[in-house]
Amino acid sequence: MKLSHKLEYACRVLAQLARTHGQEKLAHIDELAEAEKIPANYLVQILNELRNAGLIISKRGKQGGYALARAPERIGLGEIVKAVDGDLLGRTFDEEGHSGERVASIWGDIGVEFEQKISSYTLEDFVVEDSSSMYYI
Amino acid sequence: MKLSHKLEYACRVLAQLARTHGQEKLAHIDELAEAEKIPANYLVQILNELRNAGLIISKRGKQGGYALARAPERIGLGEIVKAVDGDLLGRTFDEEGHSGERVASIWGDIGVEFEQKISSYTLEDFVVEDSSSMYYI
DNA sequence: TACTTCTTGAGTCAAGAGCCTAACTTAAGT
DNA sequence: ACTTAAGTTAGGCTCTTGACTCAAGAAGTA
Repeated sequence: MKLSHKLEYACRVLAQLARTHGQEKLAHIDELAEAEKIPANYLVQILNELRNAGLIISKRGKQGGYALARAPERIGLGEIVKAVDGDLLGRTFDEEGHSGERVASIWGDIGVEFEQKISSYTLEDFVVEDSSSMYYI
Repeated sequence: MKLSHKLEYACRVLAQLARTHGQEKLAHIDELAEAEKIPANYLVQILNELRNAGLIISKRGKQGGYALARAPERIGLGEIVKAVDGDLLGRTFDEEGHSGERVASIWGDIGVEFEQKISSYTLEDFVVEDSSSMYYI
């Protein structure tokens, strides 16, 4: 029941990408790793999963890099969790034993409620503005 | 972000104990393991943690066994999770990198909300009545 | 072609989950 | 006191997963 590093890293790197969203320039892995203090070689995998989930886009070769696929306010936290950690509270409960069915049912409800709650947050909420762009929007 | 077997087993075995709550007779490990299809050797550890958390009581020797420490409606789901899986969504986020602080703060909020939500369920909700006691209360 | 940057797949290492074994302690009943 | 039926405790074992690390490859740009 604890949150993974991967999820934390994903949130941080997406927040960083959100900050520069709208600009032409693409962000490089090394820049992102440096800005958010994430091991670069690990970040590669995370970015890959985020791309496969359709949350970010990438371009390779010189001038390559990463950018958000959509505006920050259109990326729900639920999508992020799902992209890097699989289904929210996901679990195929056995439904065995005398109470299996009931227990599974209640946890199923909790999972649904949790997913709703979590999707009320978007990437926009994670963006921390720095002084230079504070009045930029 | 997925639920552990241990948590599921804990919910099931507590639900089973809740069903017989109020009776004199204590439940044995073997009976509980059989009723809820839980590996007996693993169940021992779980019951131990539940006892240390003060959710159940035990008595040893002949006529020994387990029983709830309190009425089912006074045992919150949050307590159960905390007893077997540590803190809810617990995580000491590094707060490193450009967005570390903000990300940690938001996930902290989510953790609090989740804990509240989860504690609105009690063990009573897990009890599945069998036909013989259906009109008993 | 040369250089840069992402892409992909494999490998390592430690920690934790899930489960088992066995020796030990307590209490009831005789 | 002895026996027997329980729970208690400590340890170990295997397998999976998390968190990284590394290196060769592919694709775009100049």
